[in-house]
Amino acid sequence: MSSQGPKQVLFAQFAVVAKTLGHAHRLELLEQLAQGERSVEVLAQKTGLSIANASQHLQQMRRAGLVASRRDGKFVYYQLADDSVLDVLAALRVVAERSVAEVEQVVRSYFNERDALEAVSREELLQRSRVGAVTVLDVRPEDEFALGHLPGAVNIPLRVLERRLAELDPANEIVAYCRGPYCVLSYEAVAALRARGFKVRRLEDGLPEWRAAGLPVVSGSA
Amino acid sequence: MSSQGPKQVLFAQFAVVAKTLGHAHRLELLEQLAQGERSVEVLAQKTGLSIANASQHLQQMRRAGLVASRRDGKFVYYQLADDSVLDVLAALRVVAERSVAEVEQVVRSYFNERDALEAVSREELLQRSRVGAVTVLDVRPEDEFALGHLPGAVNIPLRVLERRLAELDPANEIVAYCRGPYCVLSYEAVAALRARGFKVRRLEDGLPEWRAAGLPVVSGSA
DNA sequence: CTATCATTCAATGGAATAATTGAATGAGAT
DNA sequence: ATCTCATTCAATTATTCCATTGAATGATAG
Repeated sequence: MSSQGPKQVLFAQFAVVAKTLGHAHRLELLEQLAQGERSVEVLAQKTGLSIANASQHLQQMRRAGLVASRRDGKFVYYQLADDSVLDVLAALRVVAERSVAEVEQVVRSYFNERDALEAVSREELLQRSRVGAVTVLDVRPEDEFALGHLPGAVNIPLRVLERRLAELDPANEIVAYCRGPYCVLSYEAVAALRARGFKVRRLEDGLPEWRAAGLPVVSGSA
Repeated sequence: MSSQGPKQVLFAQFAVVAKTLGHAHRLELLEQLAQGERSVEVLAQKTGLSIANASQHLQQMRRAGLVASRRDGKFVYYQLADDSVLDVLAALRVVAERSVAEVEQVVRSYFNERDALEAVSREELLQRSRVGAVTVLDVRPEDEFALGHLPGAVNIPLRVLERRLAELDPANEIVAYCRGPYCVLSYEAVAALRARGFKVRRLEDGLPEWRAAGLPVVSGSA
């Protein structure tokens, strides 16, 4: 067991990290953590896991070095250990997209392919927002918005979007975003708003990628 | 099981890919495949696995879309499905390096830290080889060399290096490379050649990364 | 057509992992 | 100090995964 070469030891370590990524619940937890720091309770609630189960998955990821935890009062807050975790998730996504036919099917059937293609790049959004002719719309829940959002973004969670259409200027083009490339919220927001006659597109990816690109993020509620 | 949202389905697919990466033997097989196409028998022999075991791991990776197979006569040849597989492996390495302390320890204790730091970049090697003042030394076994190597490279496998020192020009600087960032061969070659008074450095990474960077690769034995 | 060889399949036992339950810890609040 | 609450630990069961064995394909060679 222990008389292996250095290569075996390294591969074993890499395997631990990969294996830890190899569970849907943990990937979902990581997607949540990509939004920002979260307590165990919130994570469990957002992912639909039991507290104990979420706790154990989180600890396993901590052991693998994917996340870090911090205690504040009676809450324990978890966060991604490093930006490189986002990178490996992105790389994983690419492999799965290119190689697993089923993924593409799912994406095409659940999401509108055109919307994906017409997504606004971060660079384009930056340019346009300098001119001021764009409404940046964050359709995530309030708590995620409060933890961090794009500068100047308006927060109208998808659930209440229909009721708060009056807050949006129909003359301005809208760019909607949410958690990441596979977050359903912004897709549905685009569909809903287009049905009402708004001119609206999706931002490519979501907040975590924006932050990882080194672009400014504002925290606190508006 | 089936009444899940699209997100769960996607995460489940990603998890399959990650889980497939989560085993040391499969990572070792992938490192071999990164060198080029290989038959099951050769892969089993190079990794020290039984034929049946190697076959099953390979099939699992094929199901996950990580590798592709092709039959030629009585042999079945496997290869990486896509360059993106190399990307995800690289990302995995970064995460493991940054987060798992043990990895760094292993790297530092088995390899010479200075050699890692003094590695020659691909760009630098290209520049220097245009001037012609560099001997490019491939220390992998003959069969791997035959499958693909750097243009103008000399192949002296590490095992026979001591016996074939005469083939190297002591006046020229030598740049040694092998399979990848954690391949021991080039580290040992550097150590051995320095002890003999040669001026020698390692190439960063190895052949797969060279190929992935879009740089030219020659196949066939010299 | 039979023999041979590389690979795959099928089945086994053994090990690791996942989710649930209920109890234990550790920090604030009363 | 005692109580409350968020989190973790410990123990259990069900499930999945791993490596080995020997038999079954599928292709070439004689």
